[in-house]
Amino acid sequence: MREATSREIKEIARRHLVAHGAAGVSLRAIAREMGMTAPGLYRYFASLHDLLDSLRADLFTELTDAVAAAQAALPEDDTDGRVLAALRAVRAWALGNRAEFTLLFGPAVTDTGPEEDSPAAVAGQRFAAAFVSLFDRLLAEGRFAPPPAEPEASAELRAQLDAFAACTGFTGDHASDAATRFMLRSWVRFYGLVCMEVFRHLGFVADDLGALFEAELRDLVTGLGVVYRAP
Amino acid sequence: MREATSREIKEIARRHLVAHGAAGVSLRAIAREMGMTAPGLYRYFASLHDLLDSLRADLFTELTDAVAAAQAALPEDDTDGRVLAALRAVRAWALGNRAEFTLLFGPAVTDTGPEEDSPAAVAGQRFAAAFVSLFDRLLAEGRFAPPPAEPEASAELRAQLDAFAACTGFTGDHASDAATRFMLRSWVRFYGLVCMEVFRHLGFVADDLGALFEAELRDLVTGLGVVYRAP
DNA sequence: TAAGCTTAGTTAACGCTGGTAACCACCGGT
DNA sequence: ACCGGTGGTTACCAGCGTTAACTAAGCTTA
Repeated sequence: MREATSREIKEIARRHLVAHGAAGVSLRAIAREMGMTAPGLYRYFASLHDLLDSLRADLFTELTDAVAAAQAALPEDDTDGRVLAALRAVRAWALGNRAEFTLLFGPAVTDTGPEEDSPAAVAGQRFAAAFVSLFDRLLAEGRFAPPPAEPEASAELRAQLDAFAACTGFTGDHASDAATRFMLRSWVRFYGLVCMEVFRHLGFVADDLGALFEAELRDLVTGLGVVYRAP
Repeated sequence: MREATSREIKEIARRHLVAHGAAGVSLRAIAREMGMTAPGLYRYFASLHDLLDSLRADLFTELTDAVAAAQAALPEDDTDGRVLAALRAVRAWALGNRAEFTLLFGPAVTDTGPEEDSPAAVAGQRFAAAFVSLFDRLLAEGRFAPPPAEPEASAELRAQLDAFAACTGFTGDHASDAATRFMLRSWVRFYGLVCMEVFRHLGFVADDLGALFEAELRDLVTGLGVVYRAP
């Protein structure tokens, strides 16, 4: 009952998101489409910001599920295939859901930084955990040796890496400063690759940058000890 | 006279941009601050979108100037230093002007894609040209050999690379498909690095990710035949 | 069965937004 | 003395998030 209405609201909100961007999601328009008035929506969400945050949480789990589904088709022990499938699943979801990806990974709309305990934040951490576990698996299999930290690595950097590891749950037996650092580097690189394509900053090139993506992916996973395989 | 008013409008708009984000720039608030009424601003800009586009153009040239200024302090023949200084200048400007960087390099606010002939677009191309010329210089000096294209490189990819080269003005004697591809890959990687930091998706780590940036920068420029040098 | 509380929704209102139309006052040129 | 353009104004439209006050059900409990 109540849950169904809540879902319908988010469903309509998502349609407006893809149609007009994040700024085009309005309570009044949603209410109008539902045959309601805007204040009625406040029975379900404390504010527009809360609605969007809840929507973000849903989208994070949808993306996480897509990543899991892509891996489910492969045998359990096919680590190479799972890594490639997971990364490709992220790109595919991002391209198929540009507005949603922007909401999740675009610039933080609030200047207060991301809230620690919001539903979207915890869903985002579960998404991150999926890739952390894959990275941990590569480490466990001894696929590669993370480049040792330079001697001039400051204590400040070390503290930052510890915070990152703690936040993403990268605290297994194979965790180390060097490993954390390499995981972060790999993720940053992949993030930029997808962002560039989704944000259309390469729009003058073409709509489908699949070939470039695959070339970068090959380079990226090779550094992680994964043998590349064409899609 | 008229030019001065136009500049004042954009100046105030920029203040509102950094204070409340791109969505917080409103004609009425600007007019109020100027002791005017909102419709008066339409004598200077056809719409809010036009104002933001003009502001984008200004910011692109400001960033381009910052990159040039960083290089100006170095001797003319110090290619390594110039490359490092230029890339560091982009990061420094981005961190010092987060909201402005987001406006330039964040997700495209319009769903119609970037307009071809808007003032911001041409200013953006001049910004790109600064790095294209640096890349061309590295090629001219034979600093590195761009990795040869895989045999399975499709004709589609080739066409995309040609479009990219034409759009960025990368048409010198040293231009080739392999070179264009490597330039694009390098830029995408750098873009992701800066975006991740500016968009605060690593906010849980720390505010200053300088050490991580330098580590990535070292890896990146080394691949371009530039000998790394600490800042 | 009647009283009372909770829930889901309403209307009315405040103050804000971008944008348009009509109008006005000034200032330079003929 | 008149005329046109420039730089503004007021009045208005439609839309926005949010709050306050209220109403109509439905369920609980004495």
